[in-house]
Amino acid sequence: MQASTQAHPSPILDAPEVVAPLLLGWYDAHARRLPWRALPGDPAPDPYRVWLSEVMLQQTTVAAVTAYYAKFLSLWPRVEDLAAAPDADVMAAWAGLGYYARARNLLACAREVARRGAFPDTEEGLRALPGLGAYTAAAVAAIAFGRRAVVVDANVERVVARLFAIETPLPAARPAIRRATDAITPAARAGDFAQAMMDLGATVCTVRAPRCQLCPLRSACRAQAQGEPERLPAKAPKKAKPVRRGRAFWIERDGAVLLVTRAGKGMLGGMRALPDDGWSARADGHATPPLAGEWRSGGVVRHGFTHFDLELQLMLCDSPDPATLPAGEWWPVDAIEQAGLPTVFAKAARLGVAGKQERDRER
DNA sequence: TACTCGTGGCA
DNA sequence: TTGCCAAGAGT
Repeated sequence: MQASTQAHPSPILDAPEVVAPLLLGWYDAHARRLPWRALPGDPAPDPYRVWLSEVMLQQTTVAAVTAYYAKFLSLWPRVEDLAAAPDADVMAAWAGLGYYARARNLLACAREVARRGAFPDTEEGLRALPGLGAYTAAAVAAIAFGRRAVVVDANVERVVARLFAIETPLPAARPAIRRATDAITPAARAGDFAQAMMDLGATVCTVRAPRCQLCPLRSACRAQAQGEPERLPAKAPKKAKPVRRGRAFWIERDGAVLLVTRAGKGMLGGMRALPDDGWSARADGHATPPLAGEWRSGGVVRHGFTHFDLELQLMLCDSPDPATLPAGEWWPVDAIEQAGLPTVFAKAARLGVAGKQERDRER
C-alpha cells in the first residue's frame, strides 16, 4: 500500500469506519423531525408506520407524502385495518400521489402481513413482500428492526459517489456504490445511519449547490478535495419524451358524470377515471367517442408523465343517447373532488365542471 | 438490462 | 418555459 502516491489521499479509503461516528454525531444534532420517525436513539417506531412511510416516499418528496401519511394512518391505524379496506377506498385515498402500482402492492402486502400476523423481521423476509424492493426491504429492516442492512437510495448514491469520488456514470456505478456503502455501514444504529445519510443528502449534500461547509464528512470527502463535488454522480443521458394526444369524455346526466375503473395493471391501473380514447405512452388515442351524440370540445389539458407528455382534449356531450351508454359508475358532479381521480383526470374534470357551468348559464 | 410507471417543486 | 429531480419496484 502506497497511500503517499495517491493523487487525492483520503482517510476513508484506508479507514472507512471513521465515517459512521462522524455521521451519527451529526444526526444526533441535526436529524429532521418527521412524522414517521423516532428521535435519534429512541426505540424503533411501529413497523407498519415505517413500512407505510417508506412505500409512500419511493420517488416522492417528504412534502408530498406528509398529508397522505397522516390520512392513511387516520383511516387505517393498524396494518389489519388497511388489509380489511376495500380496494376502491385505498386507491382513492392514494389518488394524486402517483405511481399507483405502489398502492396496489401496498394493499397486497398489508393483506399478506395480516394473514401472517406480523411483518417479517429480516431483510430477506421483507424483500419477498409485494412492493418491497432492495431499498425498502433494507430500510425497514434497519429502521424498524435494528438490523444491519445496506440502505441505498438516491441520496446515498449521491453522498457515496462524492465521498469516494466514483466517476462511473449511473446506473453503471450502482455495484461500486453499494460496495462502498457496505464498507461504511456500522453494525450498531444501522437505521439511524441510513436516515442520517438520507438527511445529509436532502439538506447538505444536495444535487445542486451542496453546502460542504456544513458537512460532517467534509474532511473525508474525495470529491470535496478535488473540487466541483456537484458534478458527481455522473448520469447517463436521458431519452427525449414524446408528446401524445388523446381524448377523455365527459358524459353527464342528471347532475352525475360517468366514471370508469381502469384495468388493474398498467398506467393508472385500478384508478377511477373518465372514459378515454385509448391513448398511451406508445400511441395517440383513436379519437372516437364511446357513444353516439352531439360532442363539443371542453378544452385541452397538458400533463407530463415520466416518459411522455400528454395533450388531453376533453369532449363534452350534452345529450348522450341512453341506448348506447357504456358501463360505469355515475358520480355526482358536485362531489367529483371525492372520486379519487389521478391528477390528469382531475385536471380534465375541472374543465368538465366549467363546461357544465357554461352550458347552464346559456340556458 | 432497459423500460414502464405520477406528481409537484424548483432553478 | 423547460428540464431535472425525489426515501424505487416490477417486468
